[in-house]
Amino acid sequence: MMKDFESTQELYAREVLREKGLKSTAQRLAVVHVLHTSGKSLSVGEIHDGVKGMLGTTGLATIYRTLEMFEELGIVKRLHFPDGGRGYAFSQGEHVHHMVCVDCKGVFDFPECPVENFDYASVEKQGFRVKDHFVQLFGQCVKCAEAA
Amino acid sequence: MMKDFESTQELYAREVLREKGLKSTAQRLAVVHVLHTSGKSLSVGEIHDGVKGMLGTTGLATIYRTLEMFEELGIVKRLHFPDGGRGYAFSQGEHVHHMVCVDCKGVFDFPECPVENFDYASVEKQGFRVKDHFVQLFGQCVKCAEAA
DNA sequence: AAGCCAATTGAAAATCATTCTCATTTAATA
DNA sequence: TATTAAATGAGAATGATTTTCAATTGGCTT
Repeated sequence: MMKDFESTQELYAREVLREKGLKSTAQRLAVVHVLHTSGKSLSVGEIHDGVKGMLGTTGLATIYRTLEMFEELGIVKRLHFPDGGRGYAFSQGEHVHHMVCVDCKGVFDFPECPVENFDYASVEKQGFRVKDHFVQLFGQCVKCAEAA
Repeated sequence: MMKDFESTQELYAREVLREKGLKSTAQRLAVVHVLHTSGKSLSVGEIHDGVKGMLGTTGLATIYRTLEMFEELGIVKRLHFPDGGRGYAFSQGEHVHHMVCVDCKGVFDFPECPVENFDYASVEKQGFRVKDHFVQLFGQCVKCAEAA
């Protein structure tokens, strides 16, 4: 499966997959396409719908498998919504955080890491070794703020 | 339902409930008890088990209802684990963040907010209005680090 | 370009988590 | 203690996620 034109995002995913000896299937590339062109975070169901729109029939299990794998590979980032739902957003492995619009569920990146220069003194005092962190902002995007 | 001795956490919960005109049922206080004595974050199932241990039979739906309500009241804080599971930890409404030990799933608080003094310039440039944030650290607690 | 083979997929079943319904019980107040 | 709205329990219903396994396919090799 090789199209004439592929987005840099798809080429990136293809490259990561190849490095790991994993196959660049139509389904996997479609997930990348759907996710990065949407510009929003999408639920598993929305991704499934998008992929079906591109490829016709596609199993839901494949979407789950792909997203789980992509998360490990850093191709995708999982988000948590206040209501407990999960969403996925495209990511190229860079260290970015996300702002989520609580109205339209749009996802916007911001490259600064609020935790980066954080003084871990009180944390380390407790002997805790920080290995990773999850930061996510909730609020309103421009469009939704204007519409309100 | 009124015991001779109640923890300050239970009294706190009782107070919050009363202010809102909600009932302090045995089930609700048991949830508080289980949660704050565990010193860890617990899954819904673990909380259910703990409450059943105290009260005998208790419906799982009640646990769900209670946790949802407690989250709104700030009595409890929902956590997200990397694997997508949810956990709950006792909270007294203060603005604290949590560190989660990826081994034992223990939850430890830290009062400083890494996002508090964060410069939102790049975020605001995009017109995004921040209303809330979710910050959580992952790592290893002292005990698990020593055990490893 | 064709063949091989492990990796991947689709479909359905199985499992697990969460919510809903409604008859019964209970906490708070008078 | 009687009243009543709020809360609960039990199980059914729903929804999300995972598993299973036979069929398919991508990435080599020839």
